[in-house]
Amino acid sequence: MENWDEIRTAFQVARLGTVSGAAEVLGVHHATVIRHIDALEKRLGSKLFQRHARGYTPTEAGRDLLAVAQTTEEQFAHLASRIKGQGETVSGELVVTSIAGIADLLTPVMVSFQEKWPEVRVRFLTDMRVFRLDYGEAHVALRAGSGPEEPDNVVQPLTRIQSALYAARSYADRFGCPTSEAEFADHRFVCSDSETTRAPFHRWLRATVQPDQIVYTATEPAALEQAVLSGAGIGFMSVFRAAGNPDLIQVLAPRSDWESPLRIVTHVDLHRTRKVQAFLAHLKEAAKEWQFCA
Amino acid sequence: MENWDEIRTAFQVARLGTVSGAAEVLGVHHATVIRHIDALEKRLGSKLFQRHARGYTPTEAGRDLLAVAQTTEEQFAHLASRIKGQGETVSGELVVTSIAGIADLLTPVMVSFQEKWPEVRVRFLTDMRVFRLDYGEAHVALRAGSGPEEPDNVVQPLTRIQSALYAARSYADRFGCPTSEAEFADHRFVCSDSETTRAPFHRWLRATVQPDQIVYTATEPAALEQAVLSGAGIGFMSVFRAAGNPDLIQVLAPRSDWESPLRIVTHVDLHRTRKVQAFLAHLKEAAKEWQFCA
DNA sequence: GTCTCCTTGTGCGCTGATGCACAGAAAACC
DNA sequence: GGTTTTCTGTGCATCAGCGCACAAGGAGAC
Repeated sequence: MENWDEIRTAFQVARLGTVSGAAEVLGVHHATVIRHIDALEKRLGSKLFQRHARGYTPTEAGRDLLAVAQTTEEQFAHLASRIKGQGETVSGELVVTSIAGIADLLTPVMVSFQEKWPEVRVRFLTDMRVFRLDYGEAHVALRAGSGPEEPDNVVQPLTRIQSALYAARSYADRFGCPTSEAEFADHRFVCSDSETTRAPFHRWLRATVQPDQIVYTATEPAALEQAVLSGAGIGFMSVFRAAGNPDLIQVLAPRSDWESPLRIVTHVDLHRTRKVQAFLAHLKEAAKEWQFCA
Repeated sequence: MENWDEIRTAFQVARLGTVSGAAEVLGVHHATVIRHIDALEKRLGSKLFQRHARGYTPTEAGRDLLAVAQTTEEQFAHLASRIKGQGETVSGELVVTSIAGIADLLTPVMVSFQEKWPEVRVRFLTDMRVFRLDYGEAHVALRAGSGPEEPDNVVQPLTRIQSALYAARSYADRFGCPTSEAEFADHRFVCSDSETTRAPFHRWLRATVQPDQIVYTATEPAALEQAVLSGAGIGFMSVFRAAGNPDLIQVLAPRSDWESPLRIVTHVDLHRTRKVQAFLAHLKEAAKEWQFCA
């Protein structure tokens, strides 16, 4: 049963009873309709219509086709209206991906977005690997730092994550707490494991203190935070995560050259849909309220 | 949502994930697949796929299309197998039409046919008007006499209906009963109303007796029979209907030139189907058992 | 790192489907 | 009964869609 267009032609003939009428509805010449019917009947090896001077009367097989194609046409019409409408409505899945570190910043935003648009099902993906927007894995990605620019992606700056140098209260009790860079000499530090980390504050730290002062490294940002909180050493944390934690002492205040840009990345095809636009607007609005971000 | 073939193409792309795979399954060039997708997306005004180096990943709209077209393909496959098979099976409707006069001859045949093939639903149509086989109104028609031969109809002689001249016992009681043509002079007769009747026995009667001897005419054969049975006059009846009726006296025995041929007429397209062939065989077999038919 | 394979994408020549015109026939209408 | 209308059906010219060839690019193997 290949060639669905011939089924559609036969459907109109069965529905209207004449080749001419079907041709008019289909917007083709009646000769084309006759050829479609002939081809379809030949392939099926069975007559679909009784031909006579007043038109084509469907046989039992033709009536069967009529019933099947009738529902097919309705299904396709519904499908078309759904697809045409879905770019305009805020509904269906919204897949957002980001680094795990800003999950607690984003989650309230997405929850309130879902409450605002109850038709939307939010999927929030935080994974080690970078989700690829051009594979359709996510609608919106939130990425820190300045990653590679892919041609089909539209990138917008959202905010800048402020970071500062913190020490746990347990660390200060044991080793004291420096009040400026000048007092760093005898202190121990926590830093990203990678020598070539993109984070500007980690590069600053490696350039500022002696290598043997870095007593604890990890690849995972969450592990670094845990190390600082556990008193392993002085280390960087984003201000919004450290704020409100009574166990942390801010050793150095945030500096603009430690800030890391947070960018919104969307695929160009999805960017123009109302759903994505609505989320972006909602996200930007929420970001204005964020404390400790520049 | 015109052009169902493009939907079918998009369906295969969504199912397989690549243009190349879909092209192979569809038996077309991959350029054709790309063109179909492009045209469909342009018409819908919405992307169905995310294009990337590894193939096409369906968007939400594409997944919607996949689900709809999946069931469509299954429906069409079932339809095709039904249509292809129905010419080979003895099932569905069997529409038989005949003159009302032989209904009691045919009904047992059709009942036993339905019992033999329980899948068949028999529709037996007896109506004043002649059903047109080329309009698909019936599968099999049983017609008496030699009607016009239509080109697309295949005609087979089934049997010959014997007719004889009968008088009701009530008539014989009042007017006596002739034993030969020579005694017809003072008798009254019942005949078809039409001067140009095709029935050979009615033509013979009009040629044999005086016009004023024909005291009762009717157009409907059943009405003529009722007239004879009521004693209005002597008239023709088919032997199989008169036989076994104790109120009827056979005035003249059946003659071969009064016989009326009973023909099976089928449309050429339907004639070759197994269902019609099965019924024809069944009918011919039953006709062998018919008494009072030549 | 390089190499190879697989994929999409596009311009060009061509074939097959389409539209056109006309014929023929049957039904409907006057 | 004659006329008109409407429908099917077919040969022919045209054109759109198709296949082909080639290019480009990315993913994965080695």
